[in-house]
Amino acid sequence: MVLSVKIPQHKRLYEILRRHIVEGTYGEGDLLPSENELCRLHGVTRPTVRQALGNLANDGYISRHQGKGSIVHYRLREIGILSVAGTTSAVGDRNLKTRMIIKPVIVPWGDDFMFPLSDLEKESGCINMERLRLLDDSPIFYDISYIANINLPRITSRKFENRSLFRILREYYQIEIKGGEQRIKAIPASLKISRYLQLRAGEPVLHLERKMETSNPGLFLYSSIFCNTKKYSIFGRF
Amino acid sequence: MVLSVKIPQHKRLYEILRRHIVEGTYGEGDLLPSENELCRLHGVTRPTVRQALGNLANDGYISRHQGKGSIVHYRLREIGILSVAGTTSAVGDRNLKTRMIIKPVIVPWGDDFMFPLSDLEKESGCINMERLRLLDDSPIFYDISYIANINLPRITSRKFENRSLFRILREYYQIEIKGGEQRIKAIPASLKISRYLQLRAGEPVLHLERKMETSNPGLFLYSSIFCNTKKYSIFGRF
DNA sequence: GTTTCTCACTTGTAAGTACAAGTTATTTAA
DNA sequence: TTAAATAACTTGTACTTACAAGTGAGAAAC
Repeated sequence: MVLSVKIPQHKRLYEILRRHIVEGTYGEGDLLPSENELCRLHGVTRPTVRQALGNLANDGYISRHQGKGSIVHYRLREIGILSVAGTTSAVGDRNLKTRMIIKPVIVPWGDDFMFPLSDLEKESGCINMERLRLLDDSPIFYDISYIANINLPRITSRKFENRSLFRILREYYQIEIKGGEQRIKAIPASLKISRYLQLRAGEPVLHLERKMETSNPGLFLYSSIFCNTKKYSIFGRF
Repeated sequence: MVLSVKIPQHKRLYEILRRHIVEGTYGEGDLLPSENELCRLHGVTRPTVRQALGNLANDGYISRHQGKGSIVHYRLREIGILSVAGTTSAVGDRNLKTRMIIKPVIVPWGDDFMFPLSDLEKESGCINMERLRLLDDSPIFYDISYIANINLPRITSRKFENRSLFRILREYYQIEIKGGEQRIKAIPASLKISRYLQLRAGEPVLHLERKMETSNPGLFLYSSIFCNTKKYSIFGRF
């Protein structure tokens, strides 16, 4: 089955420019080609170019200055799981490994889940998995994910080790993850978390509770992430 | 001196709708008037309306759904200093007090400042101030701010107690704070911080290091914020 | 009564046009 | 030589038009 997925021009251009930036074709501080040049180069009109540039600016890859141009601002120093959807795409070329701790299983939702759930979600049950993510062989994230079991056949038997959850949802179920909301706290590491993140119990860890929208209305991806920020900071824009 | 500041239409509409949302004219889950209706209501065209709605969606006030409409999503539960510029505007109607700990003074920049500085900034010296912010009488933020002393006459003698730093910069110096970048960590509270935030030393606190752009190119506002997240979470979108 | 289809309405994408406003380098005049 | 004016860029704002694509309600067919 071939799905001729139609990608909008501004998204295509966004991805091209974004790739050029993260791969270093344009370096930090460089001026991007002007909007009119980009129009000519890619055969689109200015509103389309401006939409792509607006999104790049929103995501922190460039900053735009009236009368001057668009300045490239990307740097790979920090981990950027705040601004971009998906941990993998956000850490640059770094060596990110994922270790499955609890393979996807169907469980009931907890009594006091971190976000309010719809009736449909409650009825459908919950797919749960826990993963440890290592950056340059240091354990950084402990990620507990939840998603309602709505139209996701055979998901518990898919192989997650290498591919990301996002890619599996996209490739097998045509579900795109959009943005979402999150709460952030600093908490003392529990015994369990401290062991996985190689910390002493009680040491500070960052705790993110995230709710992500998907292209499937009513289906959300939830994630409780514990983060060791001793070595790396979380990077974000606002 | 009257400055007839010209506000773009899409910003004006953004503010009108934003105010309606936070003040409850439109409630959680309500549908906003359609884009074409907003065009008629405010006498602008669809691109202008769409720009306002796009920014509202970016800031998490609404979510847009093709074929359906724009759904209001605002809730005041959490503290949202991630998504919005300025603490004050982000905490809703809550009782936010600010206590000045160190009044603005001109000091040299530290040797290893948290962000790289331009030569102009280094030469100009640094205006430093420290403030404690209380939410419903609980100390939540300890905020250490830095800004280069570039064209800011008499700033150390302004009264900051009530007015926010942002408002002083805007009203006296015509400087608007834009967005910026930040790093987030979980760290153990130092003795000083733990006392101000009413914690025990070593308890986890959230540490934000922020660099904010201003409408004045080359002038940045830096902020090191320690945050007690025992009671409140930081809220953000991505 | 149930299902299917159509239509009206929503937002998304994309072209085109025009002028305003800020920046920079060049040209011109003192 | 210096300083001001200008011209040639840049992005920002705004209107216009057209069609695509998703949603939901009511009409039509079964």
